[in-house]
Amino acid sequence: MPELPEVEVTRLSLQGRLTGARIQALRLGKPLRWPLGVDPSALAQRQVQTLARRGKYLLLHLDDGAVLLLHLGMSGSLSLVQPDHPPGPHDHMDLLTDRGVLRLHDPRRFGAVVWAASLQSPAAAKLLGGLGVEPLEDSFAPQMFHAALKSRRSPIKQVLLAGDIVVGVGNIYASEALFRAGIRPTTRAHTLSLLRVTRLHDAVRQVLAQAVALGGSTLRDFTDAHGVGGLFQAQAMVYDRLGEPCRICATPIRRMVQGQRATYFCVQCQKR
DNA sequence: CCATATACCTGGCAGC
DNA sequence: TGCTGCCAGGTATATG
Repeated sequence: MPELPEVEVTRLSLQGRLTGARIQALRLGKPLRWPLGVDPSALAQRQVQTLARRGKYLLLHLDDGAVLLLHLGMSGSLSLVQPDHPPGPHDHMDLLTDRGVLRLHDPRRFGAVVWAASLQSPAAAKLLGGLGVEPLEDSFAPQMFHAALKSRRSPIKQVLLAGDIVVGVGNIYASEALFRAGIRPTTRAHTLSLLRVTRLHDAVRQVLAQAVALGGSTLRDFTDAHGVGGLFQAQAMVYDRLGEPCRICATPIRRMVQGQRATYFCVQCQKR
């Protein structure tokens, strides 16, 4: 489900309620991707100072300098629920606070809830250390993007997904950005000219910003913390549109597999 | 260092 | 209806 836009929409929907909230308890259900890394009682009485995002991670900064890192994996979503609302079989974390309960719903359990003593601690560095730059910040620039792509011989789609140059672009928005830039997903990253990389840079920023503005993509069940779904999927040019006419040239959209993931593209609009 | 495959886990859906 | 196989928004890890 969640790429950068969905995580950011979730963050925005939570920050008013969670900022300043006092944690009462943390309750975990079935195992997620990694263990919490600390006794849950260590979180009791801590206050949430800020709610930040790094790539697809949500970061709850606590008043003792510790950080609670949340990742939604493929099927995770967060919601605010009443304290008397019992968890279902796929609800694997409840963060009880004086401002309500933050609940993680994650059927596939690829998500994670990890405690780190600080952002510089080994636990945090292990998860965040290898991440690329934030696509919507100024640190993401055409020149550096082009330079970074020079050392990569893989197809550009897979380099975007890898997240070690620029974060936040997942399977939906990779196809969408490449369409908008007019670049064939199979093109080897290092062969792209500065001009074409600049177009891709702009396309990545625009598609992610548009998706955030539309509340993300709701393909099956994504909603923000208040249960509101996203609208981006209705604007998708290629993703999940196999056989449907290209919105620009009417050529049927094609699907292929790259690195075990589906890629959608238009052979006419993305010639190379 | 880089590139690719694999593993994790569950539910929904198409096809028989 | 029930079974089987395939597909799904991510990413650390192993292997070459």
